[in-house]
Amino acid sequence: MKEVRLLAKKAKMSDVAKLAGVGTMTVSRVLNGSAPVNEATKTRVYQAIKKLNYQPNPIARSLRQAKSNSIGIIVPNFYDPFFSTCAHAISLVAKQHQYSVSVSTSDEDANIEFTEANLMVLNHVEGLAVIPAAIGKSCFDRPEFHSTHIVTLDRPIRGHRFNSVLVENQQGAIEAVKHLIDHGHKRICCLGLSDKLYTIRARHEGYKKAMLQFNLTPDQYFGAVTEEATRILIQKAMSGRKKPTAFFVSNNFVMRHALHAFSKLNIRIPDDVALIGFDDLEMADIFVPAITVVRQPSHELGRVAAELLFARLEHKEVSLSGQQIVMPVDLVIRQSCGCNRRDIAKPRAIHKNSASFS
Amino acid sequence: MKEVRLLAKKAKMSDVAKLAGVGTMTVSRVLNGSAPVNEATKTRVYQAIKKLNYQPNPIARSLRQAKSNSIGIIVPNFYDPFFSTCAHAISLVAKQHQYSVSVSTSDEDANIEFTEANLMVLNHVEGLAVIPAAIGKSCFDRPEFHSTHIVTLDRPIRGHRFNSVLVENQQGAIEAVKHLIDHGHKRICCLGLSDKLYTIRARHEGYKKAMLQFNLTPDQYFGAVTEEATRILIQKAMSGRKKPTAFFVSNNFVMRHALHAFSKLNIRIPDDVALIGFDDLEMADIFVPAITVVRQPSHELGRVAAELLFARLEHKEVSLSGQQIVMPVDLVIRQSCGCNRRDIAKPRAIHKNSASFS
DNA sequence: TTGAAAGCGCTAACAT
DNA sequence: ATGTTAGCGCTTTCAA
Repeated sequence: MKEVRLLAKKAKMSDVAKLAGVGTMTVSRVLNGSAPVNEATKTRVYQAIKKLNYQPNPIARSLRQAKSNSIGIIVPNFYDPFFSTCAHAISLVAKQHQYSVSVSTSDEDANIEFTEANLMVLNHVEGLAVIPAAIGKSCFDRPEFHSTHIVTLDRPIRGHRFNSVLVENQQGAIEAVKHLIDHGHKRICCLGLSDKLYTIRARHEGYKKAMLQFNLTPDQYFGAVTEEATRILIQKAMSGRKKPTAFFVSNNFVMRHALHAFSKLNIRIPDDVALIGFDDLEMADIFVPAITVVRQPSHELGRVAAELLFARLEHKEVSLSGQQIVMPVDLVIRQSCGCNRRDIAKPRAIHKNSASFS
Repeated sequence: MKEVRLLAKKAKMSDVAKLAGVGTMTVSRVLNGSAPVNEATKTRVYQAIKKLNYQPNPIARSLRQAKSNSIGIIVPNFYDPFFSTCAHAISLVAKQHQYSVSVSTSDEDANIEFTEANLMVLNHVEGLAVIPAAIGKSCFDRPEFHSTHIVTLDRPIRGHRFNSVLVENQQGAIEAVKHLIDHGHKRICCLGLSDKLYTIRARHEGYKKAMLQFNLTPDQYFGAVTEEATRILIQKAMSGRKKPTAFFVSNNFVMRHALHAFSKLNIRIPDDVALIGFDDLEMADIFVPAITVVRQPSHELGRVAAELLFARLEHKEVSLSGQQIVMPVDLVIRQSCGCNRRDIAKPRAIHKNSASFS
């Protein structure tokens, strides 16, 4: 009953060298193209590699070269489709460059972010693409990261060393609010997660700017962190003497809470209040009513950030540091803002009732 | 203008040893607790570590020990919230065990899966938690993985070496279909992604079993890979002489397509057809109508799989291999199946109309 | 309880 | 064009 395991031990470079009748350096050079090698020898080496099924040990290589052909990605979490889309886009670019990736989440906590980033650096990642954590302060200034290329996306961090790829948060918010104003709304309420978050703050600034430009009074709330908190905020807003007739919701997380809350509170959209969100939702278009949103180019954001990172890795153009690339957003007009009132459901409902009477 | 960078070189173990006036082995032993060390020396070592801000180099450690205190996670993608939830749950358990994680995606391609898993093994991960790719054959039997502990989740793979954590796919489908039958439906159509996918196949088998048990004719379609394909499948189903009065949609990906398609085709739910899906959707409860689904314990699935993996890593209990753990699912009854017809929107619509008449 | 030497698998630097 | 030597930073092994 004894299980015999003929576990052929993993071949190493010296095995290949022996079999090919060369020194290890020749094998190394064949593998890395780091110096010219005679065609005939090269062939022998490749044959030996194949025969032994040799795979270079990336750890030994990392240790010796103090680099690893890999980059690290840190995002707040995988839940938010915006983050996972960014992470995916970055991974794709990395694969194109033959780099491997190491993905981690910060849970929006700068301490965890530091721990994870540090671990990656200890593991010799050559660069880091980060969506900085919202809570606490990202500390990529620390000496641990002095020799690591870092690009942030979605949110910037202080420091002239870092490039950032952002979206037009403020402009997008302005467009959304203006659209609501065009619909005739004067009391527009703005609902947000936390005023500590860069993106949220920028969007709320856009909101305020647009309101003030039209001599309207801004009316904004932060702290919509849970569905309940959001519901309470909405109730508070709706119980004032001057009830809002429209809501601008500054990210998709809060939007999900808000939709739940509106549903529970029996507030109809867009009949009772009009609604526009920032960041698209997967099913926004088949929701009833379809949700009007400011769409961010999440995939592009990841792609551009990754390309920037590789540009820096390859050309060592650290000179361009501190730059910010800002990507455009666009308003996707659907129904929750009051446009396109086809109201499919209503006529049908009436039809159904009359049918049941017949 | 020259920027002086006083980049204090990273301290290594010998630096610590020198400062503490001991040999490197003592430092190593203090750090790893691999042998008793005099309390006083220990203190001196800790002081030196702190003073030099020493961090052990995990790469050197990996090279020497041929292990890395890390596990690998491979999921098909990050998009599907089911997968990202699993990945997150696994990461949590790993952190509790002080292990670091390496996450990667297979894009449902067994070749990519192999490449990524192989890379992880070369990087000395001690174990692998995998949702096996749907396309192609996962090849964890290969000698490369002979000394790696592997646990799969959501989908099993052949081989007595591997434990799997699965959900009650078939039973869940049976319950869903029976529920539709309880509503009086006789022509229930089943819509799925691919018959190559373990989970889908199991659910479709459940569907078939339930149908046959009640002497109903199964009517199932695969290939709902895009929204358009799904729409065409639905149209095909609905154009037959015996139009289905209900749909069972076997995963959340197809459900999203189906909802889009039903909306485009002006098919009302649950008036024209009733609908139940497998796997919950983020906004299923506020959708109009709210979607009835078979809910899977995705977080638990990840947690249990990870715990199984660590049990094997720690106790080396390879003896229990080949086991499958099956987790229960539950039917979350909302409205799309025909239950709970509160029809919030309708009375209001009537109210609104009558109001406008008054 | 502690230290010295050897070596994990690879490549940089210097030979030839 | 190729081989030799040394060493990346750590831990295993052996000796004290």
